[in-house]
Amino acid sequence: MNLKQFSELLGLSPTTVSRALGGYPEVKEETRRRVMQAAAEHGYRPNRRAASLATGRAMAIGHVIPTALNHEMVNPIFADFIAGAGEVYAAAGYDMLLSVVPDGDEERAYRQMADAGSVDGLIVHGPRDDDPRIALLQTTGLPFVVHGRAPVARTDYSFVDVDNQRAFQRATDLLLDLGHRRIGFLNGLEGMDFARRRRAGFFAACSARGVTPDPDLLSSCEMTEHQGHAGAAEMLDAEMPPTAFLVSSHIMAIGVRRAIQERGLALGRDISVVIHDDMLSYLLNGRDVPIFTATRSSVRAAGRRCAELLLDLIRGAVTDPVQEVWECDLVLGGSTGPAPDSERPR
Amino acid sequence: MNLKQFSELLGLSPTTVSRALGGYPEVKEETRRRVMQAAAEHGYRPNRRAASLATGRAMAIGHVIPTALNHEMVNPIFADFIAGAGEVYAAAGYDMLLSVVPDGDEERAYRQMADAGSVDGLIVHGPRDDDPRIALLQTTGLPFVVHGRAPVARTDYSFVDVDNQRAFQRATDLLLDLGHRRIGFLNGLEGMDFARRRRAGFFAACSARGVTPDPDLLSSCEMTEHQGHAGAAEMLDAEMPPTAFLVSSHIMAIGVRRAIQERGLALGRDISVVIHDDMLSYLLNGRDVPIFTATRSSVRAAGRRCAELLLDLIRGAVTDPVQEVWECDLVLGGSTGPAPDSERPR
DNA sequence: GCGTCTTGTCAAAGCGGTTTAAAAACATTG
DNA sequence: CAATGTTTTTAAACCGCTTTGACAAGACGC
Repeated sequence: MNLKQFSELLGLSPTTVSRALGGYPEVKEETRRRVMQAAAEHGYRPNRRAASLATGRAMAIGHVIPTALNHEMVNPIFADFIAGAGEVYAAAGYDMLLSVVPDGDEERAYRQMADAGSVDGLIVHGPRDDDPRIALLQTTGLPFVVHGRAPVARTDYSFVDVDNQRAFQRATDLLLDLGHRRIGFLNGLEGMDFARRRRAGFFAACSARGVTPDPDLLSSCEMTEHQGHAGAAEMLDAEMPPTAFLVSSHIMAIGVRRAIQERGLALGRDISVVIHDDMLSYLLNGRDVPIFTATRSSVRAAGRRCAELLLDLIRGAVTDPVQEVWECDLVLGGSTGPAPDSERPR
Repeated sequence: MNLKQFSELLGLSPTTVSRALGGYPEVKEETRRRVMQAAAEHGYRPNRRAASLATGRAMAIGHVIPTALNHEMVNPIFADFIAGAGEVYAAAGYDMLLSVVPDGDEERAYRQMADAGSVDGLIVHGPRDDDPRIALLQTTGLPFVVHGRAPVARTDYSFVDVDNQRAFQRATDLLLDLGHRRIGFLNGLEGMDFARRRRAGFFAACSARGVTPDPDLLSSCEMTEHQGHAGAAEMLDAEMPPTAFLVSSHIMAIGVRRAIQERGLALGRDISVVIHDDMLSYLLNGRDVPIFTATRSSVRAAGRRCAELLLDLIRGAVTDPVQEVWECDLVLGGSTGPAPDSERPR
């Protein structure tokens, strides 16, 4: 059923019907009610493509989801991020257009969405060192919001990020306070901006205490359970094993715990672990007392906020770039304790 | 840049340019080359909305992702399913339209996509008992494919599902063979079709051996780590604890393992566990030897297949409904062993 | 009763493509 | 060289909606 047929059915002109449904004031209340009711009854809904062609607004937001190069991994945080963003889009009548592309091939996907005019705005996920996407999008003029940020401080784009450096600095401080000196750091992939910042936080905390991190205790890899296990196992089996781990993701930490327990060690007593917790819906870090001591920030909330910001940008409600850096909570759980077999400072 | 401007630039009519780009035979090879090259140079790409208005094809597929009612959980398998489907769409030039809606509110989302003509086809996720969506979609005439299936056997729609009943029957058989008689079953939410079938498989295996399942050892809940832990903990702390668990998801099993280890029990010796493994990319169940004994089927492959099937349906390459039931692998891992303290049969 | 203002409705012109039907250009044949 | 056939290009209609500007109908003041 199209507008013409529907309006004939009502004995009104297409114009009036369109306006009635669009909520314009030029139409009598009674007419509007009549139209609304008939639309509900007959299941009439303006054709989305035609409407957006006429208005010039696509009423859709693009997300480009990279799948990691080698292992075809999909970052599990996307599900929650997208759920958060999706709530906001739905409330505002926007659609979400998803494009799943091999890692590194995102540029083409962005350009395509931009050139074909299929979206009104874009979200950039997982910015990397020297990421070309931000510059690219700036040339298109399409509004966008970055989840995370580029390494170089620039003020000409909007982003929502957590303060990764500070979070990991505090986490490291906590472990140092507990007397740990050999800390294994299982970070995300080299080249990801968040991984760089977390690493910087770790090093800053160490050097503030005069502790030199052992390069053998640093590892960067994809944040899977498998990699967490492999990384922790290798470090634990080394000659000088760590007494604590700093782990960049909850999923990874599950592998770390597995490695610890395989070796008959006790989490939180023999080995301490601090994780970063994105608060994924299916992986609640304990309901009352957290299982893992963690730096914590909801990725779902970040999704919501990115979406809000982007819609503001599109509506022109905001013109200057907005840059938000969220502080993480540092929550204490059962996975941390004083370093064993070590003279504690003092 | 629109078609008119672009064709003027080339000194050709819009028709010729459109045809050259569309790959129609009515245009000289040389002309086509010239057009193609100019398009690449100037970044011209036909406006998606206009093209699909003219052709009547939306060139997009709709997915409706429910977030579970209470906990706002997003099923983690979606990320992988969508990655699989996304590959196929991308290769065929289709977009993916995602709609995240509260559980139970999906009907409206489907109807909206159908009425507004924003998609050419739909994927139905997570069918439930007495799910109204299938009937609804049949009235719209829009092609769709169900991931999973409805409880009632009908031949008038397409689906891709794993043989949940058989998989869980075999898994139960294995545990029974190992001498386990008290098996705790942590299943997905009551009302989900897959949970019903898995339950049926469990009961079938039990009754074939004359074993009566203890109702206290049956639990249905959302498949989170937390629920897996809570469910297992409760059963393990009961007067008559189980010697084995059958667990409907890997994530859940991680909570189960935590509960087992908290109690000083050894996985695979004191307590056996069989899981269903969707082969999520970030949760590989062991690289060589599986950690968990599991019924296994790739949800990503299912995503790919559903997408292929749907595109075939849309293209008219297939007219009759296609119904695929995939057999699961039953892979042996380190989480199962003979039942302790029990006279084994024979 | 007539001109002026609102108010509610309508006809028609886009939006940016695709596609049908017709024209122009070129090649082939008697 | 005219007649015919074939290839290439084009003009124009259409897809379904929004929206501008015009128009009729009723309300109001004088």
